Amino acid sequence: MPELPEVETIARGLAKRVTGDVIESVWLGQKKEPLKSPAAEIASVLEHSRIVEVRRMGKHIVFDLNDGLKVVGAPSLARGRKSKPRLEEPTPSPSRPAQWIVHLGMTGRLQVCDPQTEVAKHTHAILKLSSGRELRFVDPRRFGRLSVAAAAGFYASGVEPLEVDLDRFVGLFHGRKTPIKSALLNQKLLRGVGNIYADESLFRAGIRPRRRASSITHDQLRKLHQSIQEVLNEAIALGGSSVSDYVNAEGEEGFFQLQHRVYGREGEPCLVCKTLIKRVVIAGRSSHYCPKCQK
DNA sequence: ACTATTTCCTGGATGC
DNA sequence: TGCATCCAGGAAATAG
Repeated sequence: MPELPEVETIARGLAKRVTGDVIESVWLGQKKEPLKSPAAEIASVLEHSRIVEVRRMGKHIVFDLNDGLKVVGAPSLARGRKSKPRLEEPTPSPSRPAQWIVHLGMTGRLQVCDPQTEVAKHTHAILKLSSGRELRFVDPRRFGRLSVAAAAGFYASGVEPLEVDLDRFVGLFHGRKTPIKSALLNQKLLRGVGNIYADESLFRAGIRPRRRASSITHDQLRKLHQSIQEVLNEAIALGGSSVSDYVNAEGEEGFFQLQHRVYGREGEPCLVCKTLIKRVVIAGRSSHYCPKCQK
């Protein structure tokens, strides 16, 4: 299941492979679920556009596009900035700014391949690139979503967990009676944290998932703020967690699942105190925690 | 304005 | 072996 670290890994991989490429033509499948915008609109925005940047916003992958017919030296420009951490720099006035936004849902994959490669079952979109390759969107469970945004740009609610400062982080939970686990999964508050990283962060912060968000002390929230950033950064460094079928843009697995301390470890001993890890369901999501280490 | 619950999907696991 | 049933989960929709 791609959450922030997996999506970040995928976006970085895609950026390396398709930045500067022009989308020559687009094929969209008949299934309507994966399409958030009308098919004709998606196709018309994508066709003849140049991919000038690929980046992550929350769990979304954003392809920044401009007019592919104009030669703007986009590839070298984009490549030059790649090594530096991405700051909020204004894009250099693209001639026809637009964006392609992809949410992978549970089982969505973006593959870059030769046209000869056999089209996988559940392929919903194929973009022909000027480099001769294809960018394909495959999603068996169809929880993923494709959409486009025009000049105004794609807007995602919520704050980036890796950028939010402590004060604003603490403010997110003020007065909320919902369990802290649910609050962490709420993308309108914090964008990008999913089930695995919520459980792992709560374990490191020593907070039980059912605790009401408003009842958590400032000191514990400070710990949680730090735990979330730690967990996400460690996971990104290891290329994400490969549970079920996640692979990055190069088809490689991540390794953070080997570092999971509670997620998927129901009935196994806590790595700190040997107490057996419990699993409960909160808001329909399985939640794993150590009854002794987390209060 | 919040919060809780249901719904959408298919493949893999489980049970008989 | 085959068939039915259950479960996983992000986020939108619906209900309270």
